[in-house]
Amino acid sequence: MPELPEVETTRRGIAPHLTGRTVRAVVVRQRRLRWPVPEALDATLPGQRIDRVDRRAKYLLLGTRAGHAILHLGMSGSLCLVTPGTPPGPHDHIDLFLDSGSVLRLTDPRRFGCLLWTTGDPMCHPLLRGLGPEPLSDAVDGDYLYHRSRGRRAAIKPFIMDGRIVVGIGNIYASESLYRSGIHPGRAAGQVSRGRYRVLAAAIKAVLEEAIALGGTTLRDFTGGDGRPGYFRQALQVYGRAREACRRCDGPVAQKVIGQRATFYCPRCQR
DNA sequence: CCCGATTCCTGTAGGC
DNA sequence: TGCCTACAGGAATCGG
Repeated sequence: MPELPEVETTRRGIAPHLTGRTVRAVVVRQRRLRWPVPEALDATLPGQRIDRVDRRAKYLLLGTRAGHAILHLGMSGSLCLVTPGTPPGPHDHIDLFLDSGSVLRLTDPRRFGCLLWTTGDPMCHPLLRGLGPEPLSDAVDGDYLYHRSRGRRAAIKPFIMDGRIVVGIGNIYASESLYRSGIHPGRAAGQVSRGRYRVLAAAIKAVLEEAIALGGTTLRDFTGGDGRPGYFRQALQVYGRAREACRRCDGPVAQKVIGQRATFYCPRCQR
């Protein structure tokens, strides 16, 4: 599932192939994604040059003079570059034909992703407005998380997965960063000390940076746009390791639903 | 405001 | 072996 490291890996994979290229044609085979693909997209994008490829949270932004394409990979989406004439599979929903002769193809079996079009400041778009700070920015530190968590009785895991608090942390990296911090994922967010939030903030940054460096986590078929899988899976300490041995204390890794999501942790190492 | 439940979708895992 | 069902999950939205 694409979280911040996978989206950033995708961005780095496709940006060199898109930046400065002009879109020649857009083919939409399936308009029904998380939200309908607007017809303004295929009406406006052809003829536009992609000036930049940016990431905000888990969104990719393709910037042109006329506006921005806003792309989200949902949980099963991926992008790849193919040659024209490559027959589309059943889940290959959208093709962007580029003047380079290459085709950017969006694949998304579960269709939780989206591709939207917006004019004006993309950060003011309803989906982007109100998002919390980037976890790798200086805005996110122990003090910030501590202050935002005061008075909250919900568990710390859904707290750090809340995009209004901090963006980009999904189910995998939430479990991993809490494990590294020694914090029990079910602990009430408002009852965690400032010192422990400092440890957690550092752990979040470290986990995300390591995952980006390894090209993300490939659980099933994620590839970074260049067809290569991510190699962070082998670095996972608890995610997907229920009943296996904790690498620190050798006790069994636990799995429990917290915040409506499967959560992995070590009951002995995380308090 | 805060928080939990619900919703979209389909491949896959697990049970029988 | 094969069929069928339950489950997984990002994040918006709704209900309490």
